Amino acid sequence: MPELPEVESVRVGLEQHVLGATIASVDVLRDSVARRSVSPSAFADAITGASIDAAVRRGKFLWLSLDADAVALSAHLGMSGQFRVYRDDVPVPHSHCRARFTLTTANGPITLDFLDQRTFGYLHAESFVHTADGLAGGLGSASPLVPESVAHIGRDALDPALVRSTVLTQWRRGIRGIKQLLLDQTIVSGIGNIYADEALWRARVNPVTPASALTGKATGGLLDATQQVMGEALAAGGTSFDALYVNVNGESGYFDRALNAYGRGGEPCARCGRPLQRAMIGGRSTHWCAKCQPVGRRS
DNA sequence: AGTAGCACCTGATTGC
DNA sequence: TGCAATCAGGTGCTAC
Repeated sequence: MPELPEVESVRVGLEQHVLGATIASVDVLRDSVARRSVSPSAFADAITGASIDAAVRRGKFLWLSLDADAVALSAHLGMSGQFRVYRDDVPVPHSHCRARFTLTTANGPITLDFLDQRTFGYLHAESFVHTADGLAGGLGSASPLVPESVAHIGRDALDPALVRSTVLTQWRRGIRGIKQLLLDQTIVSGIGNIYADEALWRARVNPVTPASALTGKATGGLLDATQQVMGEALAAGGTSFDALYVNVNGESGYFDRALNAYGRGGEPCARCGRPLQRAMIGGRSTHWCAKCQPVGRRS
C-alpha cells in the first residue's frame, strides 16, 4: 500500500501485533525480495533470533527495530506490498507471498507474511545511522536513528520535525513542474501519485506549473493541503480500490470514496462541475481541473 | 547538479 | 475466443 496513509496503517498493525515478539524463523519464498541484502540466507541470518522493539515509518519507508537498534529489518511495499498477520488459522502461503516469518510471543506463535504481486517491494536487514538533526528518525520510535537506506529521504508530511520553510524553499528552487517536486521523496516523503493530485486539486495549483514560478503563498497552501489530505486519508484507513491494498488484517480503507481528482478524469469537478482532465505527466497519470487549477496562477 | 528516461515485475482490463 | 497493448498507490540507476 503505497502512500503514507496506507503505510502508516500497516505500521500501526505491525505495532499492535508483533512488538515484543522474537523472530524464530524466516522463509524467503522469492529470492529477489531480499535483493538488497548479500543473499537471502544472509538476510535471514541477520534477523533470526532477534526481538522486535519498534515499528517505525518515515514516508513510505517502514522498518522494525531489532535488538535495541542493533539491526533494522526494513521494508518497502513498492507498488503492491502487503503484510499479513495470522495467529490461529495459518493459510498455505499465497502465490504472491515473498517471505514468511514465524514469530514467538508470550501468547503463542504468530505468522507474518510479506506479499507483493508486482515485486517492486523489498525486505532488507541493515545498519542504522544517526539523523542529521538528532531528532526521532520516524513515527513510532523516539530513537534518533534511521536505517541506511532511509537516510536519503526527507521527513514526511505528517512528521512534527518537518521544517516548513526548508520545504517551501526547496520546492520553489525546482525547475520541473510542481507535481514532480511533490513526488520528490528527498524534499517531503510520503507523497505519491494519488495524494499529489489530491493536494494540487485542493490547493488549486496546476500540476505542470514550474515550481519556481509559484508564490510563497501558493507553496504554503500546497503544503497545508498535502497535510490535510494525508491526515484525512489516514483517519479513513487509507485509500484502496481493490484487494491489493489492505492492512495487516486484510481490511481495506475507504478514502477512495473521498477522492476529488485521482482516477476521476472526465468526471465533473466537485467545485465547478467542469470535466476533470487526465494526462500522463512525468510518466504518471495526472488528474486536474483546468478551470480551478489554471496554469500561471499567482496565488 | 539536476533532470529525463527507463528498468524492474505481475496481472487485470481494454481493444482489435 | 484469443492475443496484444495498455495501465497500475514506486524507486533508483543511467545517461545526458
